[in-house]
Amino acid sequence: MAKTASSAASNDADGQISTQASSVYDRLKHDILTGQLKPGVKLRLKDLIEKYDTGNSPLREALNRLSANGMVVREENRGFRVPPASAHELQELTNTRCWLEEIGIRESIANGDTEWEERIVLAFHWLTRAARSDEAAAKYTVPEWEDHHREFHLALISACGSSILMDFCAELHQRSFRYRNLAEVVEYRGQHELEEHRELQQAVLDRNADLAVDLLHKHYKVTSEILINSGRFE
Amino acid sequence: MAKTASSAASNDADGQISTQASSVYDRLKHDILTGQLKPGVKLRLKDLIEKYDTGNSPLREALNRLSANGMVVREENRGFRVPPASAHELQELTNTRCWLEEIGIRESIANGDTEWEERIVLAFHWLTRAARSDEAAAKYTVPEWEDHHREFHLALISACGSSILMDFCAELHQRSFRYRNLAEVVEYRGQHELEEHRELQQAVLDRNADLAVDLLHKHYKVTSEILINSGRFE
DNA sequence: CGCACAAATATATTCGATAAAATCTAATTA
DNA sequence: TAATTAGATTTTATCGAATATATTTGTGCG
Repeated sequence: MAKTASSAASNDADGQISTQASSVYDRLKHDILTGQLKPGVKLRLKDLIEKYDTGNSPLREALNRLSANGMVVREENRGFRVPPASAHELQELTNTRCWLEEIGIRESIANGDTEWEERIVLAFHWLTRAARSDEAAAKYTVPEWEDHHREFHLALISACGSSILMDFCAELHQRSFRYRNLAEVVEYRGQHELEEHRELQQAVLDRNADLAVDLLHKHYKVTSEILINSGRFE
Repeated sequence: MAKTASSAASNDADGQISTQASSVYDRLKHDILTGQLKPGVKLRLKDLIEKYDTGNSPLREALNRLSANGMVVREENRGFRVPPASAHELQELTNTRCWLEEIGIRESIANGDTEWEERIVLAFHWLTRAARSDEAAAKYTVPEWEDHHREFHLALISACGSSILMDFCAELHQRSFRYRNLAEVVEYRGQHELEEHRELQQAVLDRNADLAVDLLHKHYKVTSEILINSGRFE
């Protein structure tokens, strides 16, 4: 039954027929990053098999992929758990993000062509759209906001010449995203935050590297402060 | 038979009883990074099961872990293959390494304590040992050389305050290591290379950040040049 | 001959059951 | 009482077989 249901060949983004392992991977990842699965929680295979309506093998393959990227913790012969969260890790995450994206922005400003500029303009447009679709707290209700947010920040560094660096930044973004969700602070600075992004966009398009980097660092550190002050993780 | 053989509970570094999946993971990783499994090669499950004397499930778990870190390529419903290699990727790898380790070194020089200095001194000592154990081409015959080499470079940045950054650097080191092996150039600059490391160590211990970064960049870019000139990857 | 299409084959993925390991429970002893 | 240990139970890791998907081969037709 479960089998036939799943064999309704759900297609992935590229139109390819996706495997069950990938489907479970996506859903598990979502639930962890979104904070529905709390830090430290034991991921019992039996429970997950039921929850995600899948089999042993695809589930384990998904968990193994996630563990290689630090999105779940694996202990030999003891299964898997949701990674712990700590203020200290959030600090590290924030610092590392600042370092890496600073490089990405400086390199992009030095090398970026007009296509790069267009990518930024477009990404910002979509970000505006998502924010405007509802009032202040839109980003917490509109799940696309997060996608557009990520895309915007990636667009800024997309002319740095290293897809490896971009992958790292994307990973850091995801892990930071989890902390934002865990803190559960509804930071009511919706319009203000949009303004921050607008300034950042402007500085980058003006090729003012020092200003752009300064704005970016502030953007990240302020957010990080707010989250840590929520006191929700040690 | 195979079962009982493997159930001779091979212990891992921490003395923990390691799983079969982890054992296969290690061996596959080794064979890929070491260049025994050539770029682009299809990894047929049946063959690997025989080659590594294991079962379907542990093998697939190992492959899934490796795919999440870019050490194998996974295609939905088409299995796995060894990632392609290109001069372009090596360039990216080298640039990204320079960027990230520059941060690591500058931060470490700014914040490092005496324990950090001791780690560097020790790591360099071991590197010297490994190099000296045999003449020029030692590092190609003594497999530990590579471990010491990696440990030395990680020691330099080990006071940067971000284990995340260190993990990224370690990953980049591994992927570069693969290119060194694929090029199959026996760069006969054994003693010379040791000298480069000595200078680097000195600059770092002297807390001369600019010099250290300059030496590091040269160290990586020279190596990269040699590899690309081997013309062994497009 | 070249192409479309349908078996036939090979390969990858998933399932259900078993083996191995960890964890819990309760009885035993110092 | 605290620490140990043997047995029972739960949970994880692995196996062997079945299913789904891709690839190849072969056949007929224009």
